[in-house]
Amino acid sequence: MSKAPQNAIQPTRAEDYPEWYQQVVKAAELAENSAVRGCMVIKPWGYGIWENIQKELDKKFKETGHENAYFPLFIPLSYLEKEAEHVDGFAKECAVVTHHRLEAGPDGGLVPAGPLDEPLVVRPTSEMIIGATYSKWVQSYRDLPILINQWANVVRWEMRTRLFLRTTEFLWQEGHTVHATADEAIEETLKMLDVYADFAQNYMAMPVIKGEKAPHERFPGAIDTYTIEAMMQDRKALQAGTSHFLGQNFAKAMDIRFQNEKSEEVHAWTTSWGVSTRLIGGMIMTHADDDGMVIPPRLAPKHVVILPIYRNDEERSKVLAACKSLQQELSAQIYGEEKVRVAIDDRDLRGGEKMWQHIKKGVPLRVEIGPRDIDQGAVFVGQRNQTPKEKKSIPRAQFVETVAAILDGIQTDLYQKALRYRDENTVKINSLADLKAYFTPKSKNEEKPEIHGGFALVHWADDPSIPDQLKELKLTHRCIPLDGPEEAGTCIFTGKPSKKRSIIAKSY
RNA sequence: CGGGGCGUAGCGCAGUUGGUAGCGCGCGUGGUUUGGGACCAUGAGGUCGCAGGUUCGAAUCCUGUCGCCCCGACCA
Repeated sequence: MSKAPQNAIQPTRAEDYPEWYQQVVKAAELAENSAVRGCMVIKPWGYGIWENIQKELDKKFKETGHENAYFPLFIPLSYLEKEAEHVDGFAKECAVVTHHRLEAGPDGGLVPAGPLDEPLVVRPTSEMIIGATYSKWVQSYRDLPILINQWANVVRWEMRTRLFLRTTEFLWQEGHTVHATADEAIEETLKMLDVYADFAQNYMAMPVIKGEKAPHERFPGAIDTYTIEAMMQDRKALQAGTSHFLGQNFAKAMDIRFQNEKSEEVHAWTTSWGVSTRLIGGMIMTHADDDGMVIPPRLAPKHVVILPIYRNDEERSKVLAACKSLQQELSAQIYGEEKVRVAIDDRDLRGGEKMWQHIKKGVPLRVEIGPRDIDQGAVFVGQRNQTPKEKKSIPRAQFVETVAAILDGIQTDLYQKALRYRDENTVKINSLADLKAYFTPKSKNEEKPEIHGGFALVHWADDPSIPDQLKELKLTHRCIPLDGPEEAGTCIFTGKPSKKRSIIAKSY
């Protein structure tokens, strides 16, 4: 009857993971490439997810005492020169504005004119421009702390890009705080890491490991960089968020000084922390399946889509009326402090096609209502965390009453599945030989060896020789888990003593 | 910046002994259908990336050029 394949996305994850990812983004209408290389157009459905991410995170930022503000897109070139490590880290990937006008060229086209005295850098991150501003705001310890976040876009001229995971321009939030003491700044750094971890786990249903980055992996200019690391379905690690203790490096570079209680003039201590639209990439690679996107209910732009089923105008008006009243009742329900978000899809398309579209987009609940259901006082419900055929009839009143619980069940199920997957693919490894074996593809699937390995917990001591050894295996040191148990051992690379196991993995 | 590949309809592609374009999907219309990604019919849609050259004649051969994709280098 149908010549459509069994699953909606081709190729499947097992066949070609990177291509599967691209196809999910496309099929779910999350984003697409634009005319500008490396820059994406975020489509309404994808942006809806981002808006929910913003809404929930913003709430948490406010609850932890932060305010939003906005700083300029352009940074004077000279600002970037002020922190040596920062320059090294970002200079290679900065877009630079050198002109402020266009004029007709000799061949008819437009050519840049009006060169700027000082070129402007399009922000790759805002430490410098915000630091320069803070230096004017801070004079006394009474001015501290400053706890500000901004929602913005930044530009980093990466060589290779992938939708959501690494784009030339991306959307993010960046928190920038100033404190009177190191302890206070460190506390802030870790507090925001906790906020991210909590958000990842409870909203994105994505288990993460909080950890500390090794010295050579730190944010340029940071004293300590903390990360949340998540495992994707190809068992690679994704750095999903970072929080940096910047010490006094940026305060010194940008001259953020104040007089303390003892009337001494001292430099302040700063932090910065951010998450980006990369989170959506992480969400896809954590939950999506061979039928497309799966959105955790807490962040879904729509929790429920109602699909009216009818054959003629008479049935249509009856069914639509039933759909609308159901929509109203569902919308009055509360799920996760928000009203349940319900859409009716009455587009003039075939029922099957509509259903598959919503499966591919990852809507948590699909409700079909036809004359038969109305007669029975029931609704026909499909859940995105189950197979497309696993649909069941539920008494209408019961569905309305339990919709929040059902959504919560999906949310929990997604988290549990992801957690199980990560745990199943995390192993303790005690020798370099075992590490190599673990990350060397077995004979099967050698052509496309994307899915193998996982998180390796190894003893590791920071040493300049290690990154090169890892590079041969295409591995990276991800982090030293904060919550990991103390355990004496020896580094599998250098034989030096180690107090804790680190995570080694392939990464995005 | 190195190595490889590709630019032909909205998308995916075919089209090599050179003879000025075709298929699938999608889209419009009409009809038959309808609890599952329909079927029949009928339409619309292309200066074959761009610029030169060879030729009576170029999507096809040659040169140049632009763009994109993949692998590497790079990636807070």
